[in-house]
Amino acid sequence: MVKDRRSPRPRLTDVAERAGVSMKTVSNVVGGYAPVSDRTREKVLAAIAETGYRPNLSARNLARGRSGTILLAVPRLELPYFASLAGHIVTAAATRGWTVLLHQTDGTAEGERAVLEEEPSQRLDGMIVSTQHLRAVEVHRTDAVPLVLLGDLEPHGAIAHVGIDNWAAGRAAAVHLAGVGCRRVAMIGAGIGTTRRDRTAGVAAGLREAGLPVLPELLRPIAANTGEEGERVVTEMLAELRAAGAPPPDGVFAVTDWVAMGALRALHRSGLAVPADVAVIGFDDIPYATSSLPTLSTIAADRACIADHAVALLEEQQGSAMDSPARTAQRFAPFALVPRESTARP
Amino acid sequence: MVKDRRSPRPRLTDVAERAGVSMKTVSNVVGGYAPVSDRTREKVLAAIAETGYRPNLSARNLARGRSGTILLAVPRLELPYFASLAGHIVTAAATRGWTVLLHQTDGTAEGERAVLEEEPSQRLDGMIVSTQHLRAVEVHRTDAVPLVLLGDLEPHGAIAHVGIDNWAAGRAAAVHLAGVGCRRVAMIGAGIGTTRRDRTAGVAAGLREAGLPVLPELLRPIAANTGEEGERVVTEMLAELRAAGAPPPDGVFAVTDWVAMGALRALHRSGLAVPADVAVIGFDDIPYATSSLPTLSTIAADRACIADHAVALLEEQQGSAMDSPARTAQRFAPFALVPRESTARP
DNA sequence: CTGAAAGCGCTTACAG
DNA sequence: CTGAAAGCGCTTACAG
Repeated sequence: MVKDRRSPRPRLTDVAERAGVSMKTVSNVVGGYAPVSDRTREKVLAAIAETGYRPNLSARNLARGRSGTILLAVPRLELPYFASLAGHIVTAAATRGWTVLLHQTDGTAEGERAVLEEEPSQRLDGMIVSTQHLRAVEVHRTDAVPLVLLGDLEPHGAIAHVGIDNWAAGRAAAVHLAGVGCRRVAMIGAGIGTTRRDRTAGVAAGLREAGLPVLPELLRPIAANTGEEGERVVTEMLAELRAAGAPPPDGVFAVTDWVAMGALRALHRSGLAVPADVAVIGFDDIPYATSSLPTLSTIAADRACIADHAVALLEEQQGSAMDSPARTAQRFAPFALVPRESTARP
Repeated sequence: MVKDRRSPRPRLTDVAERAGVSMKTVSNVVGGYAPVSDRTREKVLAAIAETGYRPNLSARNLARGRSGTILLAVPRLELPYFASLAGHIVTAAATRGWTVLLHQTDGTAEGERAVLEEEPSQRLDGMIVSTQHLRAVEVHRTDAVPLVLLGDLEPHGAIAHVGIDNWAAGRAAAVHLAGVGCRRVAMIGAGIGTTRRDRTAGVAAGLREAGLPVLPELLRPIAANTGEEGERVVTEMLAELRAAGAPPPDGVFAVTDWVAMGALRALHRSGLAVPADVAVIGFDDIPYATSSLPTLSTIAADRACIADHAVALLEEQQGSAMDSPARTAQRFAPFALVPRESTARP
């Protein structure tokens, strides 16, 4: 199809003229705003095809009084879990005519606070914010912009929130470790002990359920969920246990696959074999979980489902009163435990 | 600051009224379109601060005849290299008032072709497309939408392109491997042997320069740049060499860190120690390169620089004729070789 | 350096 | 189910 570069883009008027109907009717067909007779619809669709018309979203948004963009804040896009989530959110948002403005909080409490409290540089139809540090009770709504929180939050009912049931996922991981024979399970990760219903709390519950102890010396909070930190803390833990004459753990739960990769390094350097001596399970199912040595057992959240829920909740909040149920809804997405080499025992 | 939720958002008119000037003047201050006297500017800025005014981008874009959005196509957002690049591009685009529409090609030739040839669903001020399969000569411009290609392209001068000098980077990797004593270097990766100035061609040149042979049996193209493929192909190569009574390589160049991680697995399973028996170097410097066993030496591209160049080229192409130099400019960003454990020898 | 006014391309009461 | 017209909030010649 050859196009004349100098001819201006076709507008709604051009389509209307060609189809012999009013702009309003074309608008109704394109936007699905009101029912149109089949005959008219066909004429309009033909005219759209002939002219190659595509709507001008700026004009549409201006007329409808919305910005057409939502903001998505994640710790770092470089982390595959969040990148993947972002991809799904972009897709879900596009379905509703939204463009996603990406924002990175750098995974710090200040970064999270900033995006929630500072004035955005442009108008937004809504915000999806993935928090790691900020507790939901600390989030104060500064205005009426629709907001959905993602992540590991305590259910408190004041702000819309979507995530997986981290507690249940942690519990499943613990049951899996117990099932492959672990008796001394260590937990490594940021946020350990801070919330009541998070993944590490679930692990503890799962261990108790399996009749295993939750040993304080094996609970290791870390400063950041990175591989380096995971390696450092596990190395430290092994040294302390050795010094105390205590045996090493025979199972490790890491809050994140990246942390688990660091744990793998630390265990290897201490001469412990995975999974023979120590079984290791991570969380997130990043692409690299299948390329580590050994491959990593992990918990995989249904990220597409999380994305759909989040964007849907934003849509339900559009124009709704501050006390609408969509403002405070809590939605859960499913997860799956993916067993791989790091917990494979005969 | 308490805000009345029911009061409508302040507009340019409101600011103008408050400052006692015309809309045009406020517009000039906000957009920097024309010089304004210091005294007037101050009055306007004060009024903006008092009203909490923020521009409506839909209205601005409509008036200026642009869409305010550019499209960025990457193979998969889950790959940290591209996620990081996307983050930088979002930042660079925001500086120029652009919102980035994210698109994933899935890393396939069809996906790349589709985004370049199909009609976008909305109007775009430009496109940045990261290609892996499509050769630049195959890219046919279907319309006047500004376009910048990213990736490993042959310089041909017909379409704007930004990337690092992959050939030089490959050469640097080869020189590094030679420097740590490698004599039999294998190359693993998709696209091997397809282009003349790409990273693997650079590796070959670097090896020759160091007086080392480029051994055909050590050149291994793979179907996709993934860890699984890297592991499969290296395993296969080692088996073939063994069967032929040939020694294994003592150095491996992988086109991607992820492929290198797969190579690490294959080497380990074949009983070869890294770096003692085989030195391994990857490409991209993904965050996990510091968490693999051993940590991965790699080539790090200056992604912020790539992003800046790409967005700047798009801006230069705005409204310019099809024969403007920005339509065909080639720009290079710097890179660095990052030595880690996988090539560390005493 | 500043003003008054037209226009960007849509949507949406309102009237039929 | 369809039309004619106002309006969304900006920018930009044009005139001063």
